Amino acid sequence: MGMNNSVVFCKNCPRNHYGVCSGIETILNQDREFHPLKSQNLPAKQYVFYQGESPVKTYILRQGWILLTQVSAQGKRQVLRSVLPGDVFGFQTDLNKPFSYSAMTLQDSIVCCVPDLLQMCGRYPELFIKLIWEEESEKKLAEHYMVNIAHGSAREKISFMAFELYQRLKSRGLNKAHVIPFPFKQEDIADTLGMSVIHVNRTLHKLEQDNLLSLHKHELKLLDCEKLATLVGMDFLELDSCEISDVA
Amino acid sequence: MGMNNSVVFCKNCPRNHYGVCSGIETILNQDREFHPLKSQNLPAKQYVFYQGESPVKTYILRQGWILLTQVSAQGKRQVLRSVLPGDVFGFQTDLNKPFSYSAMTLQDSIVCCVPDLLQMCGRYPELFIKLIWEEESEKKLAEHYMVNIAHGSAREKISFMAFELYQRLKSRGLNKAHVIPFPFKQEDIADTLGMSVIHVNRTLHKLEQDNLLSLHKHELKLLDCEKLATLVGMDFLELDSCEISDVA
DNA sequence: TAGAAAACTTAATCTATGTTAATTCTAATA
DNA sequence: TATTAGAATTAACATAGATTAAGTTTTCTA
Repeated sequence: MGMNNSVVFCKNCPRNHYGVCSGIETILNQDREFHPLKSQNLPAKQYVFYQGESPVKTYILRQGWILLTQVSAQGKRQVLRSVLPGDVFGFQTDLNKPFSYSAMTLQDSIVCCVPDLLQMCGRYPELFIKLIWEEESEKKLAEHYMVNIAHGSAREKISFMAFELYQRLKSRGLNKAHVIPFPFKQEDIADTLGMSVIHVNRTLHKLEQDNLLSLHKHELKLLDCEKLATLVGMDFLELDSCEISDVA
Repeated sequence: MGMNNSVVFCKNCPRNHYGVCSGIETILNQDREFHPLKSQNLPAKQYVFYQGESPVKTYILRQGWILLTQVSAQGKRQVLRSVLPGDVFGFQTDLNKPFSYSAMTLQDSIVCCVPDLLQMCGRYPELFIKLIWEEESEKKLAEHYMVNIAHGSAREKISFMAFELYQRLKSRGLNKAHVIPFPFKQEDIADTLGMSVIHVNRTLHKLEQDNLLSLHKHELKLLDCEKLATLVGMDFLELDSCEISDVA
C-alpha cells in the first residue's frame, strides 16, 4: 500500500490560515521545541485508523476527503461526518479510550500528523481556543444533522447534506461557483442520513427534476441556491469562522 | 418571577468532583483573583436564555434539570440535549454569535454563573482540558443520538433515550437502583426523537407490556437492563469520565 | 372544590419510505 | 478491447409511523 511519509511545512500549505492549522503554523515558527509535521500520502479508499484502535496522535487533513464512519451494534454503518481540508480528526482527550469510529479516504489525500497537540495547547492557550472552537463546530454540525434527520423529509435531508457540504467547502475556497466535488456513493449518502439507497436514488432524481440540485460523476451542482436555502432553513447560512483571542 | 440570586461555594456542592466543576473548585481555592460563583434559583418551566440572545456568561447546573431546545426554520421544536447536574451549558467561544438554542428548566433548578470561564482556562490548562472533555462528550452524545435517530425503530429510539439518561444520571449517583426521575412530557420525548406524540405513547405502552421499561408520574423504571442494553447496543455502556492531565 | 386547561390515550385511516428483485449502466482490470 | 464487479436505476409491494379525530384522565388555578 503506497503510504508515503514525508515532512511538510505549513508555510506552503493552502490551509495555513484555517482554524487549528493557523495556530500550529504560528507555534512551529516561533518554538523550536516542536518539530515540523510529518505527513502521509494516502490513496482513495484507504483507512487511516479503525474503530476499536487506540489513538496515538492527532491528524489534520491537508488535501482530499475523509469520511468518519461507525458500525453500530446492530451492524449498520453510520457516516458521522466528512473531514474536509483543514479539519482536525482523530483527536481525543483520553488516549486510553479506543476510537469509536473509523476514518477512510474517499479521494487520494494528504494527512498531517500531530504527535503532541495537547502539549502544544498547554503551552499556547491561543491554540487551545482554536481546538475548542473546532470541537464546538463539530458538535454543532452533529446537532444540525440530528435535527435534520429527526424532522426532515427525504428531500430535506438530502438538500441539507448537499448544502452543508457546499457551505463548508465554500468557506475554504474549494467550490467552483455552485459546483463542488462530491465523492460519495449513493450508499454513503444513505448511511449518512439513515435512508435506504433506493430512496436516496428516487429522491435525487426528483430533486433534479425540480431543478434544485444535480449530482453526476461525483460532481454536485446547486441549481437553485435560494430555494435550497429555504428548504434547509435559512438560519443555517451563517458560517462560523474562528477568530477569538481574549484568553487573559 | 422568583429568580433568587446568591453566592454559592463549591465546597458544599455535591457536584464538586465532577468534570469542569472539579477544575473550578480547585482554582477558586487557590486563586483569589477569581471570586466565588453566584447562583440563581429558578422554578420549573423557566427559561435561562432564549435562542437568538447573545451569550454573556457560562452556566453550570448545580441542581435540577434543564432542556436545550431549538426551533427550526420550519417551526418544529427539537430538543438538543438534557443538561444534568454538573454539566456546563451556554458556553461558546465566540460571544458575538447569538445562541442557536434556548435553555429551559424542567424542574426547580439551581444554576451557577461563571462570568470568565475562558480567562480561567487561559490561566489554568487543567481546566481547559476539562472544558474540552465536556465539549467532546457533548459531541459524542449528539452523534449517538444522530445514529440512533437515523437507524433506529421507535422502540429502539425510546429505549436509547431512556438508557442514555439513566447512564448519565447513574454516573453522578442520581439514580435509585434502576429508577430515575424523568421530567419529560411525551411531547418532549417526541421532540427529542423526531416522532409524533401519538407514536411515542403507543411505543411506551408496548415497551411496558414487553417488560422493558415503565414510565409513570415522571419516574422511569428500567425493568430489564440486560435486554435494553442489547436493544440499544452494548458498546454504549462504556461511560466516559474526565481524568486526563498530561498537558506538559 | 369546581371548572378549565393541559396531558395522555385509543382507534381508524393514510402516506412516505423501506424491501425485494430484476435490469441497466459504469468503471476497473486483464 | 472484452470481462466482470460494482454502482445506479426502476418497478411492485409491504409497513412503520404520521395524521386526524375523539375521547379520558390529570393537573392547575380561581
